[in-house]
Amino acid sequence: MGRGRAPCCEKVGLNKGSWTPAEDMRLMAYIQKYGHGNWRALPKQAGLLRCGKSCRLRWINYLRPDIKRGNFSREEEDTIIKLHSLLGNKWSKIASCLPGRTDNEIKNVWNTHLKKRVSHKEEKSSSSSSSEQSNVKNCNVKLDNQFGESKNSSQEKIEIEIEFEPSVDMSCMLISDNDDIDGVHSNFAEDFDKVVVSSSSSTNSYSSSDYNTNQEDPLWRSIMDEEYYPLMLDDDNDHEKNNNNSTKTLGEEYSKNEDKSKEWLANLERELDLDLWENEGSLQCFNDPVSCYFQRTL
DNA sequence: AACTATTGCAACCGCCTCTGA
DNA sequence: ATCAGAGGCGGTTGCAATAGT
Repeated sequence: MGRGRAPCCEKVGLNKGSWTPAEDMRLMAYIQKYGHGNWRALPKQAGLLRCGKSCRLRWINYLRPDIKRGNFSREEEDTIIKLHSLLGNKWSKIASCLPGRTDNEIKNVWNTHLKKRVSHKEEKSSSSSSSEQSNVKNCNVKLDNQFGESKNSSQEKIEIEIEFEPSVDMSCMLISDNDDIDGVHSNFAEDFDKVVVSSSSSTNSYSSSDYNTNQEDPLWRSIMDEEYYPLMLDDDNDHEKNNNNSTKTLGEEYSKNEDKSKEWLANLERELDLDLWENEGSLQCFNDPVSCYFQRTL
């Protein structure tokens, strides 16, 4: 007895399993009004019989206003596949590149659909001598979490070494001193601290700050203008140019959408037949949605 | 129609990391 | 430097929906 880690909270008497619409409403209304400074204290303050972690998860994965619902687009799936090949099972990192999608959702999509698709594709490419060959001969991604002064440091060093076919007189090394790749940039090199490009005639090393000043260098341009980067991850060559939205981080999207959250909440209410807003519709009700809602349902 | 197998996804669990005292 | 509390993350589970027999 007494072995193992203590539970995150006292679970006796707490609800488990699926959330009811009433619980959702209570959580949303509370966060709408007070925010979520302390998840552990939140359920008690909001009058929810749930553990703080459960509330956090419910909010992040389902109730947050900026959640994008519906099936993943082909572009999103491709992005996940590419990022997964780069980062592995770093679902939160992948999610940070897909505004409105959660790590849990991405993990589920990967496990149920994309993993199979990728393995099929790999089988296909290894069994057939396809004529559609990438110019990339080899690509090694190295994640080194020993990097940094402290073992507690969250920093990881990421090195991507790209070896091209002999017909392409070039090799490339991308080095990032931390793993905070925080968006799908239109130019991926912004994420890396150092880029070393070699050809038979020269070897040049650039820092990310060189980007604007070295765009005239043809080798630099070859790498930086996404001429080769997509190839190393995907042979399909069906890369549509990312639109401006793709450069936004989740945080930016969130703050942008914050203003829409009230409208969204009202829509959800209607969806759940809890049409508080339409029936009550008053400012008073909006200011104290929790008590208003529960008064109405009592 | 009834049963079984498979799939998809929300939610949970427990470990890891961060942060502040 | 150490410790504890809280949040974050990734793996796993459980269950409802759907497909197949």
